Amino acid sequence: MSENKIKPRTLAGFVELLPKDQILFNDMYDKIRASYEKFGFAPLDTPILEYSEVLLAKAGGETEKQIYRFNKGDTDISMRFDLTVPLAKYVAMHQGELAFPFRRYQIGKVFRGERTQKGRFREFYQCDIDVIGDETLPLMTDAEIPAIIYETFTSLGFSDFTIRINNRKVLNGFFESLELTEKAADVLRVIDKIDKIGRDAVKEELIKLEMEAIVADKILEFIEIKGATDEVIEALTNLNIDKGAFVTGVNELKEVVKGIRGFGVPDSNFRIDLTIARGLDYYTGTVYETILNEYPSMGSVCSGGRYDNLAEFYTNKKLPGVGISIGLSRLFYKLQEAGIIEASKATTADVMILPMNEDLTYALNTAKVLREANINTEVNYSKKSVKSMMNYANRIKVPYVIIIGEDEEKENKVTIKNMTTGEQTTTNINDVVKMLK
RNA sequence: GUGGAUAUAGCUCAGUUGGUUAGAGCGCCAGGUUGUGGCCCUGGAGGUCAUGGGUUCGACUCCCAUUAUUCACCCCA
Repeated sequence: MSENKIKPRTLAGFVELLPKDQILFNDMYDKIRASYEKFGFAPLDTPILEYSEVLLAKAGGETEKQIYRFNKGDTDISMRFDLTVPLAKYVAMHQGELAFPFRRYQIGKVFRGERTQKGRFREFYQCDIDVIGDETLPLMTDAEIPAIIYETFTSLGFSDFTIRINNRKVLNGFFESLELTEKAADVLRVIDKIDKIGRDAVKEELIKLEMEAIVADKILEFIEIKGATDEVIEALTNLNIDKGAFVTGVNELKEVVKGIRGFGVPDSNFRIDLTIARGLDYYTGTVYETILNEYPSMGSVCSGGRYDNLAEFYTNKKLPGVGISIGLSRLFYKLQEAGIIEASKATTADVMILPMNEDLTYALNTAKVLREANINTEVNYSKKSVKSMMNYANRIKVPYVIIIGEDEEKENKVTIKNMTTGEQTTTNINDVVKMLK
């Protein structure tokens, strides 16, 4: 090691992957994107950097502390910490040019300068979809979202997952009936943690919010209403809470459930769960969390909800919306950690051609034919020994190699070898194309 | 922001009450095999033991500081 070299290193909480893992990651990315497009969402890409005053319009507390912010010349700049705020700005800016409801998806990196942790990064991918209405947005949109989640996680290869649904109005109406409206935000945050810290700890924390133990018990009793979807709705109805928000919320829940079924999501993949609160304060109606049933400790892998007014800090126009976000970086990390997904190859090539002759014409032509048939092809023109070229092919786990030497060229054939089974055969290029298709 | 833990080869880690030349496995390179990778065998390269200071005849080992990393809490994806 030379003394003057700078040690190469990467900032904590910032991720870079080896090719084999990046391929795996991109595969998930592609599936999520394809699922979003299947429902007709339009792509959006917004800048990573924004004016601080724009990004921080409604921020405060945690967000403000965690944001990456700096000055370049006289410009006060911040890095986006989610994709929702940039969406709000975008919609407010382009409202005259957009057709509503505006359905967009956005997959991109966001940045938060907080302490790193297992599966928690400072730079990470979020995969968002949102539907934004002009003044109003049909409740059916709330029902479509679970259908998209269902499609997405199914295409990622999962079947045993549950989309948990709740409604903020139900919770708020209930809190109203207990005269807890002022503490609603804190109470929500506490009950949201029940999966993690358990019932007793939740009760303890509720009491810390200065309420009677009996009130805490009522809250616990309420959020623990369990059962089949229709039973929960019935139980809620039977509570006869006459607060307007509560009644509206229950009716919304009923409608949304009907819609979800209409979209073809099986009852086994969604359920009403009154413990789902979501810490974020901007949700006003339906809220969602999705968990993989075999890996509950992973927590929610996809969360979101309905909000009344997306861009209230930028425009007077009322823009209600509903959306979700998949934390792709975290999901990828946790799936890998749990051994659910595993990298297999470090190349996108389906085939590597190993030419042995000095003249590469025949090999290059072969590659051209393969590529025209949409077969990803790499030509190894290193002029090294077959052994060394094979070694390289093996390292990056190319599924097939094609060996071209004098014999093959003379007979206008190629030798193709399956690198997994070791089988090889000499045949003409058309057969190879058929074989690899 | 709060509270723990750790730092030795590219990676994962050993390293005895402090003792002279710091090891292993994996990976890498070369050869055994000049038209064939994976398995096996042989050999090789690769370490200012995070940095600075202190204690000591002597420090990878003990002490202090710094830096970095990491885990949990807060909050969140």
